[in-house]
Amino acid sequence: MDVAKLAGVSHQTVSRVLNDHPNVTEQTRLRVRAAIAELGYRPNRAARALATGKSQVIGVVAQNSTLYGPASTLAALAQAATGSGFTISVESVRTLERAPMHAAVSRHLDQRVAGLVVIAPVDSANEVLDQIPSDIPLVCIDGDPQRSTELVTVDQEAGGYAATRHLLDKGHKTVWHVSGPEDWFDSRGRVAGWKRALAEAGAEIPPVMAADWSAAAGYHAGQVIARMKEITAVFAANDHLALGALRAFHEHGRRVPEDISIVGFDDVPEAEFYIPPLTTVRPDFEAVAAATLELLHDQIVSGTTEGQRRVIAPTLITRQSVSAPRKRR
Amino acid sequence: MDVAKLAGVSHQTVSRVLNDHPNVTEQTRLRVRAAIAELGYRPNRAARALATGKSQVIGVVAQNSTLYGPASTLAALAQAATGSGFTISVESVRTLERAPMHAAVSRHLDQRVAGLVVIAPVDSANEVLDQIPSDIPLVCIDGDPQRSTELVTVDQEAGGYAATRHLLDKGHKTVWHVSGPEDWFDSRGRVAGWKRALAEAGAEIPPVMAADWSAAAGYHAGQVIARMKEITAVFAANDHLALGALRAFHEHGRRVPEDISIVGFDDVPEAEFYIPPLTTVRPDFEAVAAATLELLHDQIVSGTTEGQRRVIAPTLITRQSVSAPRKRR
DNA sequence: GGACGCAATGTGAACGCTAACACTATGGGC
DNA sequence: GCCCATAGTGTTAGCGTTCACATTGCGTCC
Repeated sequence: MDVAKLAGVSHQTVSRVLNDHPNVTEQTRLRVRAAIAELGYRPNRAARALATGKSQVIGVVAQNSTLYGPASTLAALAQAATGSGFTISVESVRTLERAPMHAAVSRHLDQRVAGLVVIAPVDSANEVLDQIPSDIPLVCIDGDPQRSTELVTVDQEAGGYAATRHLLDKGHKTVWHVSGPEDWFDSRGRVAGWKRALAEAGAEIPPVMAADWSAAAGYHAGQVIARMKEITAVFAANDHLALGALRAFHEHGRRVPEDISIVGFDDVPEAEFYIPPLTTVRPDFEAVAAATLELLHDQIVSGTTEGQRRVIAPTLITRQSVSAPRKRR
Repeated sequence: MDVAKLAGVSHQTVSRVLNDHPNVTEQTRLRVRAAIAELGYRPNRAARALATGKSQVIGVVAQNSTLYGPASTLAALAQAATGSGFTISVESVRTLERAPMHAAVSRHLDQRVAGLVVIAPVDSANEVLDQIPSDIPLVCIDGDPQRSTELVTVDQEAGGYAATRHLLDKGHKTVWHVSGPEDWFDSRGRVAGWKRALAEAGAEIPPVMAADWSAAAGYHAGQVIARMKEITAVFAANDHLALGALRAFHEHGRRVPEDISIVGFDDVPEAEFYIPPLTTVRPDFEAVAAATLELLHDQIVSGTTEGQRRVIAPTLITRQSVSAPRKRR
């Protein structure tokens, strides 16, 4: 109202200028802009949200974790949002079970968020997606590739394939795999890629060594592997598992890469400084975030769900933890 | 209105029930609760924010980074907020310079956040604090210890002291330090603690080896240190620096801890699986987050700034990267 | 027994914005 | 010269809450 008075127009005209409506003379537009600047006026988002029923906020549901993948995704999302005029509101859940996930989604809906991003890397988290009203723009990150929801994900399968293929190409007879938790889609995708590469090459498919994402699990798996002298190549489902394995190998006197080669996944910033520098697969989290926001934006603008999905290809980063196997005897 | 009609009361009474006002009969309270449940009514936060001028949202300004410290703080904050009925809204800045920080703060104020948390680990970020209107609850994390703002921080100085003292206690003549960036308060605090421990013990104070937080920088510093055979103990300003140094030592054939001892800072989850397992200082990010929210909550409730500060003591975690120095000759 | 205080509830307005419609010029077609 | 379409602007109402004040009913005190 103050701005309107100063500019000598009605409040509605001010609103039109604010929202870039077409039917405003350039002259009045400038007058209003000047008044806005003079008064240092800033629109009240809450009032706008009340009037329109939508805010400029994107709700994110993510697990509270310092796992590199999820944390990086979240950071990239926040950065991308800032650029696009949206604000990220995070509801953090302690576990990915249905109840807490559902509660987090509800809290977001109470805030009348413009859109929702759910990072749902496991089955239980994925199920809540069904319960979300379909009139709200929704994008799922790292969800079930089988689902029809709008989905953005790193191409885990391609990553697993590339890692395994790289080892096979170096001449290894087969490749063992230390996997992430079985209920993670990420794990399963990486396993699938690994299997495909082995099958394609006609290599023997060893049993999967199931672990979680921790260095401790990698260490334990590494101790087992170190004792099996016939193993010359390992694909670890992430860098921290690889780190743990690296230490186990070290303690057992198995040199990397001379005696055994290993490839990780994630390319954490310090992977280059493991002993030895780790060959790994680098997902592009910025691309994931950008694609997510783009899909969300399309839905917000068009108001429709298009069932689109984006799969972001990762890159193999070769360093010194891989070499050709030694000729035996 | 619907709830009020169903319960046979006025909308205002519904509001009172929602806000736990004292002057409502237990009987009406139950009736309203029942109506709420039956209709599946959920309050509209935007309307509430408009009416009260405050939302239940806490704005966080943080740098977009995957550095372990800031990322962990953010995660802990999100978790703590969820428990206390607040929502965390994150504005991510690419750099900690004044302009972007200021813009991020402004965006938060537009949203009428109930309180503001600024993670301001460097000078430039700290300066924007002065420009924030004093009527909004504000807590600064990792800010300038000299300032009077409400501040929560890890006791960097104590951590640096503990790390250094631990090495001296083992019998090392002195301790070298690979520090973080000079403009970070964290770095300066750790340096100060290191110096105090040395001074107290009457040990020689070597020049600070300035680096950033990266493993690469640690590696470079490590190469220099490895060549100086008289160095037997190093305190690295974080675990990733230590990791880089560890590799440099390895490449130069300097064994850890036999030839040289090293202590890190942060206790990243995988530090236990470095080669060798790293002795380090563990900050308590959950405690930081909890203290931050508590301070913020006090301000929101009381409406006053009390100039309080909380300094969270870190813990020394001893592992195998430290031992007594070898007797020379 | 009447005045008073307080607990419980209701009423109307306000928060700052946008949606929907109403109005006023202006210009073009016949 | 009249009508109509349209661009530009104004007016009114409503979004869902809370606030400030008004009202009612009941118990207490002298």
